[in-house]
Amino acid sequence: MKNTSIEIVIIEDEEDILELVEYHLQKSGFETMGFLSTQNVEQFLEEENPSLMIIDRNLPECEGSEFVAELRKYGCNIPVIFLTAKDRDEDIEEGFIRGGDDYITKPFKPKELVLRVQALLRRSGITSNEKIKYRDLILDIPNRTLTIENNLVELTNLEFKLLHTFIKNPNITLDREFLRDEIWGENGANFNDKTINVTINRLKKKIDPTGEKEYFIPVWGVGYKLG
Amino acid sequence: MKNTSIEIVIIEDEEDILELVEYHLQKSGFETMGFLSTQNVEQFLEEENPSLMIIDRNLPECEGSEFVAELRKYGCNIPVIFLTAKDRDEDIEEGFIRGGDDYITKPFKPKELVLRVQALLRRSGITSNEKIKYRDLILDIPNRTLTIENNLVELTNLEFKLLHTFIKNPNITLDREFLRDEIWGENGANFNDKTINVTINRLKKKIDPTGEKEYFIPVWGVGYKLG
DNA sequence: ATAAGTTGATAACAGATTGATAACAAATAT
DNA sequence: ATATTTGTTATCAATCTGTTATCAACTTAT
Repeated sequence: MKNTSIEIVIIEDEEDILELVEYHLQKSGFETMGFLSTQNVEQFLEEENPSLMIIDRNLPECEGSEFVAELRKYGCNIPVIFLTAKDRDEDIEEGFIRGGDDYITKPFKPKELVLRVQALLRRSGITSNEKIKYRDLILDIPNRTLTIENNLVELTNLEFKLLHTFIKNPNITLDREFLRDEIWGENGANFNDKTINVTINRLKKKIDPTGEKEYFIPVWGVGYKLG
Repeated sequence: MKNTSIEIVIIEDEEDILELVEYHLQKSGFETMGFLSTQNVEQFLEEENPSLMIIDRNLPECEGSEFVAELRKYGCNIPVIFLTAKDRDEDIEEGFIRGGDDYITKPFKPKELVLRVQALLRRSGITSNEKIKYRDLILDIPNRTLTIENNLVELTNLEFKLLHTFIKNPNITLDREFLRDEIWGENGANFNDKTINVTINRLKKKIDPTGEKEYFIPVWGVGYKLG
């Protein structure tokens, strides 16, 4: 399953509204992640690096704009849209001062919400979050990191390139010649084919030390494929 | 708070409103340039490169959103806020679709307008009146100063540019080529890649002498990223 | 079924590459 | 003229990556 789409976090304690927002965003091609409170959101932000946040202000335990201010204090720069019933002038001002990018008051028009999301993403220079997922692997291309079940796994440059190539081509057997050209390029003239085995092996050990997940399936006499 | 050098174009055919908008923006430190129609605006954009545009839709001879769509077609990427009485759902949608970044309906609250202008400028990377934070670093762009835990840290011009570039691109590994282009520019033709190491190192030592905070994480064979 | 041959897995090693750091020199600004 | 900034070079240290050797697994021919 390939995914290069844009992910949006929504924090809203009223379930129907949360569902409504998620429905419209998904319909427009966004991936969404809903939360009923700010709990666990910070962890999620770190792990997933979503592209945008929509947040209510009247949340249980935590006031939405204070939460955003806190995030900003720690350098989190995610685009934020407040979606809230708090519509007094002072409320709106506070929302922007605390780091919001846009402020929509309830009741809201779903179509306008989507357009404002798109406008904000455009202006933030976000076209796609460039994350590729495969089974429980999450490859963050610009960040050059691999996350497996919320654990960061360190990869070398070569290993990253190799894994990227495989995840870009799932369910396809990549033969040794292809891998040599793709990963090692031209200078692989006098190139020991065992090098591929060794490199795959090192990668295997890093992302699946126990060997139980069988990510790389050897295809005899040909190459490997991702399983 | 000074916003010298940030210039905002306002296109509005009702003179009182134009004056009102200009008054509030100037009070917040912006330079303004008002137009009663779209006439001569294009020429002004080319010559002055203003940072933001506020535009009415019901203008004599020309519909504001069509004007913006036209600008966009020719590659003009200036942040645009519509300020208009056209408040039907379809009007608002049209405003965003034609390239607007924000949409404010009349009657409007001047304070909110200013805040929306500031938010949009911030998000557009026009930060000269802003501070950028990352972890415990506070970068004051107009003053070109760095504060760490309330201590002023002296940076050279080059170091400031480098740190700014990294903070503008969090969660992204910046490769050596990008850094060379971005920081050193074109004249880096015969350019020793070790220069990057050395410069990063000097910066590291200034902002984290003990090396315990690990701001700059080397990515082997690629570049660095902010940690 | 089995043995021979081929291919892949794994570990250890060594060379190569890359980054860190310090010292120096050139350039620039004050 | 002096101080500061910036680029270069040299040395050292860390890490990567290709090679080799050995063992294990698979294929095929008999």
